[in-house]
Formats: sequence, structure tokens, C-alpha cells
Amino acid sequence: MSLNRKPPTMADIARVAGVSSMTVSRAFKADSLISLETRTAILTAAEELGYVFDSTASNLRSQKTGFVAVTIPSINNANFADTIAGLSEALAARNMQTLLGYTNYDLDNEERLIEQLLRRKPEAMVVTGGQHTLRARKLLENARIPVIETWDVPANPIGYYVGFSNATAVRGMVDHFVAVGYQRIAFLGGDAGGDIRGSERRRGFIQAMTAHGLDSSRLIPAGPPPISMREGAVAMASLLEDHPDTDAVICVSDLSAFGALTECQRRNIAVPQEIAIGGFGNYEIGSIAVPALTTVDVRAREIGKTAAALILDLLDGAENVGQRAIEPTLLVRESSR
Amino acid sequence: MSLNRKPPTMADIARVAGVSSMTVSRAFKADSLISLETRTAILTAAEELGYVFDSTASNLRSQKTGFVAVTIPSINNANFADTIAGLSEALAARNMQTLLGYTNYDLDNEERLIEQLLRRKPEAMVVTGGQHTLRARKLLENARIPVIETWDVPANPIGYYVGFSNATAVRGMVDHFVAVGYQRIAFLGGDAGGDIRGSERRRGFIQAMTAHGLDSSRLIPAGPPPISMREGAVAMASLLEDHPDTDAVICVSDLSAFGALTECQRRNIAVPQEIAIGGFGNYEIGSIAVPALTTVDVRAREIGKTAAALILDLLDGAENVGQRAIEPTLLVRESSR
DNA sequence: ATGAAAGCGCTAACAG
DNA sequence: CTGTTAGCGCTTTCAT
Repeated sequence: MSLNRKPPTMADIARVAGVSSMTVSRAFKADSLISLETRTAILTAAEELGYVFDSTASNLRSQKTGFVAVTIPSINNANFADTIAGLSEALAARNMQTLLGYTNYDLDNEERLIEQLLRRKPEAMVVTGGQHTLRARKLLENARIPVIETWDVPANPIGYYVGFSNATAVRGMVDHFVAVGYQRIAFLGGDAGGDIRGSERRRGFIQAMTAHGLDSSRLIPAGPPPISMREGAVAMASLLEDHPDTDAVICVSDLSAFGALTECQRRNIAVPQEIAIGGFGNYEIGSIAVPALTTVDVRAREIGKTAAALILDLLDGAENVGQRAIEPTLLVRESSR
Repeated sequence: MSLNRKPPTMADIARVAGVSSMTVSRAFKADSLISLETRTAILTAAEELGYVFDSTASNLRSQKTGFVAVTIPSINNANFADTIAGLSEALAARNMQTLLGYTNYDLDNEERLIEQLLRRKPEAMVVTGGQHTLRARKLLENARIPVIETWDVPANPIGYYVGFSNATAVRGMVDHFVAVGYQRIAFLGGDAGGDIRGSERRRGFIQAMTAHGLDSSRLIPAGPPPISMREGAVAMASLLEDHPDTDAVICVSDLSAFGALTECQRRNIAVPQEIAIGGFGNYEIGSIAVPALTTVDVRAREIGKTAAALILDLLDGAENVGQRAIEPTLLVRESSR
């Protein structure tokens, strides 16, 4: 393994093992017709020479990379991280590699990212959300690979989608709050442009409140994404000052809901006796907090797993592949009863 | 953009633009000598044809991929996610792509992963921790690329490292607890084999307690990683039963520390009046919890940023590049005073 | 500033 | 089961 010699290639192994480089190539493929002894000799020679298979050459020649490209808003969010974990795990089982890109909640960033990722020749592309720049959409349409939009049910899907309606999910939560007896309900977050899923949730809140004949104007801004715990606490403080008669608050995510809860703790406001709290996303914090937070389980991990299964089916040449909807579940916990 | 024609190549653009394919190649490189009008004509033709640059060919011919491969135990951990965010962001600014692999806290998985990632011909490799299988180490040593171990200070580094001593960091926290007056201190977690950073923290606890002449036997197991909030709550329950006279507990991470805190809340045990709690890692939850948690800020994001800067320096041919230590900071908050 | 020729290291396609 | 030939789409190198 001298530092000044170039790394060995299949041709080098072929020479040592006394075979052609094509046979060496076959020895590295699991399901190829090759005699056991030839393969053993080749693998031994390869190990001795310190050979490392060169994917870049294989990728070019075979026109297959084993990449699946994915864009998510941010890695610093347990929901998206769960989706990636579910996706990566399922793909890794088939020796495919996830290529990740972060949009930072910005559609122009997403467009640039998609363009860059497509240059790597992924065999499928997964994007978060059903909203994209016109050019991003065109790039995806022309890419001749399966495209999967997630975390949403796009009005006009590019290809496939694996997701749910954020607005509908929140409507279900509002129905629960109203059924339990709350009326003066506020919504925290969903005000910022970049946070499409957040604004969809807020829209669902307004729709549901209107349907119940209730006042939907208690909308507390939480600022631009990422909206995390601290933003929830700050927004809760302003809610308590601006609308002191509020009896429940639905937050754009469990993180902001937990932040809101801590603000109540600091002010000795009993949850849910004086004010009920709902979150969104089923983050671990919601199940552990005291009181535990009512939330919507969006099955983040399952979104990833389902997207991966869909991709593998499509790459295997499956024909009758339908859209795959994810059904969120309302989890009623201590914070709203 | 008919579906049955193969995608255009540089040769196709060259034909349309009336130049050679070499000139087309130059038009796509930022710093190449080419007249403005030629470049404009080429880029226009490319856009019309719906051309997408093919990295796989470029990678093979130029023997550069723009990849940096990284292994982390899990993506579902805000600390590691922060490191990846810092790393990816800095690399993306130089058009490099992060290739992520998850070891799931297992050194054999890590070995397999490293082997697979090296086939992609990354230009540098970042691994979490300074402990690896013999074969993994050999693979990295032979890879002829910069290797950076993170989240640790390896006794015998493979190449470079960007990290800190987990044991030393915990010793600092024990010193603080003792200085404030706590004596019957327990350690929660760090018992599982796969969780090397956790067991290092536990080791630091035992060392420090011994140095202070205190009993270091209050070691509460939390099970195999990932150790999250729930495990902290469960372990806290068993601590309270087995060692009811404990006056402080240091947890392997802020997540388990928060879980421990919730167990105290459920039992109406005042923190820190009846029992103090320390965490590790400076997760957001620690700063938001009521009471806020004393913790160690390990600068997870900075680890990633520093590793990226180191890699870029090395790829730029920097010569006098030293190791880069990260200095963790003790953050004393309400849970221990 | 542009072009011609060659080849990166592997594998598809075909032959035997 | 194994070998030969050619070529994937770029970019290095050398010329002009």
C-alpha cells in the first residue's frame, strides 16, 4: 500500500488472478455466474491488493447510481429526521444511498438543490411538500425518474405522493377541542411564508372554527421557521396578554406547544384546567411532558418507509402503483381534558 | 423533451451551438477562459435542450466527486443532527455534497458503512468517535483521503480529529456539583456497550467522584442506545427507589435528564431543592425546561463547521494543519442551584 | 479562446 | 462459465 502508487483497478486484480477484468467484475456482483473457486481467488487477490471498488466508473457505465435524492426543509427537526431515517433504512437494505439536501424552508433554495441533486443522476427523487417553483417542477418532470412528493397531498402531483392534508388533520383536532367544550381557541404559528405546512395547519384551524361558528381570529404569530420551543414560549406570552380569556391553544407543532406549556408553568397557569394545549407531529417531548400533550401523529417515519417501498416497487418495474396516503391520528392526552 | 429519446449530452449541445464538446465543457466551469458570447450561446442551447450536467462522467474522468462521507450513530439525535447541519452547510458553500451513513451505535455496522462509502470515492471521510474495528481503521488508513474523527479525542488518531474528551467534560460537571454542596450523586446511563460516548461520560463521573473521595457506586443503567427521554424517566424511577437519599443525578444527556425531571414532577419531588439534575449536550429542551437544566455545551454544530473547514483547508493543499480541539462549556442553570 | 485525441474504470453486449 | 470489444459522457492534455 505504498503512498505513491495509484490504487489498484480490476485490471490489476485480473492480472494477479490470471483472469480477464470482466471476470473480476462478475466476482463482485452477487448474482453472477462464476465458479466458486474463481471468485474466491479473485476476492483474495483483491483483499491483498487493498482493492476498493470504484462506483464512479460503475455508475457511468451502467447508468445506475444507486442514489435516491431527497430534499427536506431542515435536518434539525425530529419529524423530518424520522422520515429520513425510515427512508434511508429501507433503501440501505437494498444497497441504495440517500442523497440529502436541505432547503432551509425556501422554495428558491429547493430549486437550486433539485438542480444540483439531479446532476448526480439519482434513480428517484423525493421532495418535501407539494409546492415548488415553476422551474423546479419542470426539472422534476423532465428528469425521467420517479418523483415523490411527501408531507402533503398535492392538488396536481408531479408523479407520486406519500402524505396527508395538514389542514384536514388540524380540523380534526379543532373538532376534538370543541367537542370537549372549548370555545375560545387560539392558533399559534403558521404565519410565516416559508412554512407551508405550518400555514396549511393554520388554514385548517380557521376553516374548522368557522364551520363551528366560532371566532377564528385568535392567531398568534410565531415568526419564520424553524419554529421551535422558544418561539412557542414567546408566542404564548403574547397570547396570554392579548387574549387573556382564551381557553385553549393549538400550536403548529409539539415543540412550540411544549414551549407554550413551559410559559404556563412559569406563570403558574394550570394546564389543562385554565388553558388547554394541543400540539402537532407527535414528537417525543409531547408524550413525556407533564401534562402529556394532545397531538396529531403524522407517522413521519412511515412516510419515509412508504416512500422507499414505492421507489423500490417502481424501480423493480411495478405497473399498477397507486398514490399512498398517510392517515394521521389524533392522540388525545392530558393537556386537553 | 420526448420520453423516448435519450437525454442530451455535451456533444448534442456542441452540435447545436456549433462548437466542440470541449468548449461546452468549459462553458459550464465558472473560471474557464471562454468568450462571453460563446458561453451565452452554449448555455442557451443547453437550456433549450433541457440538458442536465452528468456528474457521474465528470467524477470518473476528473477523479473528483465532490463528496464528503460521514458516519454518525443516528440521525434521530439533535446533537448529531447539529454536527451534520454545520458540516453540510459549510461544504455546500463550496459545492460539496455530504454522503451520510448511520451506524446505529454499532462498530460492525460502521465498518460495513465505511467500506460502502469509500466505494463512492469521497474526497474526505468524517467518522463519529475514535473507536473502530481493526478493519475499519485499515480501510480508512489506506483510503488516501483526509480522515477526521469527531466527538472524541482519540488516543491514536487515524488522521485528524475535531472533538473533546467526554470523560473530562463530565468531571467538570461533578466538580461543580460537589462545589455547590452535593455529595450523594448518581450517574444515569452510559452502561451500554455500543454507546461509547455515554460510557466515557460514566467513566469521567467515577473518576471525579473517586478524586473527591465520594461514593461512585450510584450507577443507574438506562439500557442500550439511543437513550432518550423515556429511558431517563424510567431510570429515575429506579434511582428513587434504590437510592432514596440521592441528592443529585447527572444524566448521560439532556434528553434523559429531562425524562428524569418529568419523573420528579409526577412524584412532586422539587428540583433542585430535593434533588438536583445535570444533563449533557445542551439540547434545546434543557434551556426551555422548568427548571432549566444544568448541562455541558459540547458545541455540536461547531464540531461540524470545524471539520468542514479542516477538510476544505486540506483539499486546498494546506500544510501546517493541526488537530482542532473543541472546548466544552459547563452551563450552570436552575436545576443544580 | 478553441479544438482533437485519448482515456478515466468499469460493464453491456455478444461470442464462445 | 469466461473472454473480447466497445463505449458510458465527460475532462485532461496538448496543439493551435
